[in-house]
Amino acid sequence: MWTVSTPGRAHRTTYHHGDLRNALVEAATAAVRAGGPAALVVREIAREVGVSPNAAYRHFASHADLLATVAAVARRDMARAMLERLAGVPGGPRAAHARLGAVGRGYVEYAVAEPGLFRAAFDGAAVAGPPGAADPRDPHPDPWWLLQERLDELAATGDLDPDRRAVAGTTAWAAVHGLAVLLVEGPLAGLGAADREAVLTDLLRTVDEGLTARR
Amino acid sequence: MWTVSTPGRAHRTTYHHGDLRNALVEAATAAVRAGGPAALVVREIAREVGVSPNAAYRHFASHADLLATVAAVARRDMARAMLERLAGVPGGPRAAHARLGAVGRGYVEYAVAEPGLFRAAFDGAAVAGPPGAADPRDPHPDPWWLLQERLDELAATGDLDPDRRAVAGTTAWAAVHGLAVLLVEGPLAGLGAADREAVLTDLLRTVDEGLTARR
DNA sequence: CGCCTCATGTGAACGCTGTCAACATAGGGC
DNA sequence: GCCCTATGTTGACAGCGTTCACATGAGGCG
Repeated sequence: MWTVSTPGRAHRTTYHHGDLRNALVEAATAAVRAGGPAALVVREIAREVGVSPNAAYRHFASHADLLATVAAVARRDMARAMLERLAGVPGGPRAAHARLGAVGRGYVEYAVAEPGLFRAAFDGAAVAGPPGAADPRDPHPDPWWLLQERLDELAATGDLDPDRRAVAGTTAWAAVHGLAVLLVEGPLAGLGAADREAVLTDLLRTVDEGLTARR
Repeated sequence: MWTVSTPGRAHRTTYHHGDLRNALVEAATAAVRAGGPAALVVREIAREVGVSPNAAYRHFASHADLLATVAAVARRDMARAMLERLAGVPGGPRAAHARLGAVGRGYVEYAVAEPGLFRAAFDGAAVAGPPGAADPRDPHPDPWWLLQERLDELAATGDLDPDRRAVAGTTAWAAVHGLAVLLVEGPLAGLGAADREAVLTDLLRTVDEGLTARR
């Protein structure tokens, strides 16, 4: 039924596609991965999938809707990458600090590795945030949630003041997110790998020591 | 010569405007202030100023060029707000920590007060960053530079390890910038003033303690 | 087996955008 | 007082998101 002639271009023999929604999301994700949120143009995606521009509107209410879907995909992908990092660190209370670092590192390194998707993931209001807070057993874990779990661990070991626990989640997230943003689309975009590593290490250390400091 | 009929709409009696560039920047800044970078549409700005769309192209190479100009204005405005905060804190080595906090607070609070301008200020590559580093005596001080000066002070008092000084600037900036971004366009956008204050206080404390911790 | 419904796709169109090329105007230096 | 040139205008083009009316055909029902 479906064959790809030109790479990225498709033509079809049937009137109905059969899996248009998925195909659109896939093509849109590829576009965003390559060029960021601004690179997502509905007509272009439809062209690539080999369908008329309006066909997309049978599956997505608008350009923003499609972009929001890509953002959700990106957040899942990011969480997956973070989970991989986390798997490399042992469990148990002794390694709680190391796990916090791993999650933070995963966050920033994903942003650097996939700048387009990262920018889409936290774009506009299409973001599921802390207000509602996700279900911990969500089959699609959220980057934010992965971070909060680490802080819960730290609070459980007594290294993080419980009174500070609530607000600490935001503090840690802000630090890591800020570095990611500056590295991806901000003035730090030109940094070399070595400098990036130095900065990331220092930031993770600062957050860890700052959050668990006793004076 | 120039009269404003409808607010924001202008008509003129002379063929030449006389101060078009400034008028365009002003109108564009107002648009961005109200609706963020996406709200800047060249034709609309020209309409508001009472001029044909293409007249703008005599003063700006492109839409991106005009937006970059607005971004520069926004960064200056932000630095101005930060300087005001800074003026409220005494000089001298004793208050170096307080001055760092004041600058960080000014950064975040400006972002919250002027979300549209803040988003434009750090949009894309139109940003003068640390690589080149601005002249300290720049008549238009940069938010980044104001932060770096505080860290220099802290290093001078001995509270900040000199070996750490270089990278600490980025760490501190990342933390503050990250919180600003999350509050302005991220998932923390819905936070109330009290929660915002609590989070900001904790973040500033974390950065200060984390950067100057001795273990 | 055949029909009919309705989800899914198409075509043409609207208004908007950024941008270009050719032309109009008039202010300031000789 | 005249012309040069910076500045502003008109008209056009391609591409965008989105809508409306129509086409197609896969799947449920008799």
